[in-house]
Amino acid sequence: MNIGYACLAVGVADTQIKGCTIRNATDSRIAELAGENLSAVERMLEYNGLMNIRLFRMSSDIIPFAGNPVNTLDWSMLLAPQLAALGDKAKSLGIRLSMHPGQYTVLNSPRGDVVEAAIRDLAYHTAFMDAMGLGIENKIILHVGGGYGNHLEAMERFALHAEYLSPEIRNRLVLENDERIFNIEEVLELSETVKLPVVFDLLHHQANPSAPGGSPEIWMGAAAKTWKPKDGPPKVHYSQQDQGKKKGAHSTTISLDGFFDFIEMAQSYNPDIMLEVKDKNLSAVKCINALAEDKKINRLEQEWGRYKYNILEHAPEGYNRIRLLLKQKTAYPVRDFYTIIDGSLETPVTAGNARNAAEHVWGYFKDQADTSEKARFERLLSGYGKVKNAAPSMKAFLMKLQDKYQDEYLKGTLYFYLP
DNA sequence: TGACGTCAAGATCCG
DNA sequence: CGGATCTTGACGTCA
Repeated sequence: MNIGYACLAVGVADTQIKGCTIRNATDSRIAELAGENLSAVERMLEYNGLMNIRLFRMSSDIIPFAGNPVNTLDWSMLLAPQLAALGDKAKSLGIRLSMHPGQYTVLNSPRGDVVEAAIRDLAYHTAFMDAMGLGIENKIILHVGGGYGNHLEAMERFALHAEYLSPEIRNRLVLENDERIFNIEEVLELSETVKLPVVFDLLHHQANPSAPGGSPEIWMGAAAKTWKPKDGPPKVHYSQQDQGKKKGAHSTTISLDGFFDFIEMAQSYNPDIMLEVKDKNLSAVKCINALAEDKKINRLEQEWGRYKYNILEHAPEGYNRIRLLLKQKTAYPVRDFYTIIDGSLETPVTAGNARNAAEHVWGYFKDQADTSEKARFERLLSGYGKVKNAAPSMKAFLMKLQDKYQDEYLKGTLYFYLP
């Protein structure tokens, strides 16, 4: 049961996927960006390997405007060595990869131009994974598309258009229930016709349920059965509702209470679990630690090193509670640990706490900083409670100092990355 | 015609 | 000039 996250790694240096607008999308600019993006993905894979994250969804934007006619670059040829090396890295680290074209790739459209664009887009995703040399258990997840006022016809059109896809594309393709149009029951029905596996997305199911009679367990089991041995272990998407936002909006982080309930339900199918959550890799690490078989406090101590200055900034009392919690070296209080972390991060930052945390972090640099840096720090410090963006400005400044001085104890801290 | 989702790019403003 | 803040982009469907 691998647990993974999608597209971007929070708090991992130099992993941003860069793009450009269509009017700047010359082949040379695209080649430049694609090369940088492949390096960014490489760093994400290395991070995943270090953190024991064995499931990862790659961004669709690694090759800018791939599948769009403005991109005439022969990227798979040009970048072949880099792509192959990236695939080898994923394999050697045991990371299962996937890709997920967005809501604008619509294979079942009645419009010919839209279908052609969708096929080009799927061909890009397939060519990308093929160039990496990935086996077909590394999947491309796709929604069914539009409803057009008649779901049955829309599903038939999907099946018809799926016939036009190359075997290479079909081998990787997986269907997913969506939060507005096609529910899990319909997707499973379509899966029988088109012979494609199905990802069950629990939050989508809750937002867009099928007719009464099935439970999430039953649908998850039915979806799991659509996966053949060549497809690898079944995959599910798990996310939690952001309580403050509209239905279907992903939460900031995964709460372990809900996650444990989900695991109880899912474990008999032994699926790979893709988390869809705003804090991305951070929740993946949390969930992996929650299920870890070697329950060593060291896992939590490492996490503490990453979060401590954020906690100090949000809730100094949480800081003290965790220090007490981690004193018991033989225990593994993973649930309490993350409950305090999550609760503290939800606590609004006060000017005084932000100032205090900034002074702690400054402590790592104050002996090396030059006079202008010292002056800058003092000026930013005096802004707390007066200037509107005092806290983010200070963080940006301290992050630059970290770039320059590379303090060992601050390496990997989330202080610079979380608000 | 705007909302939807997504988040960096690009544009503009400010000191 | 650098930094902060606002707006746009790119896609297709649906209300």
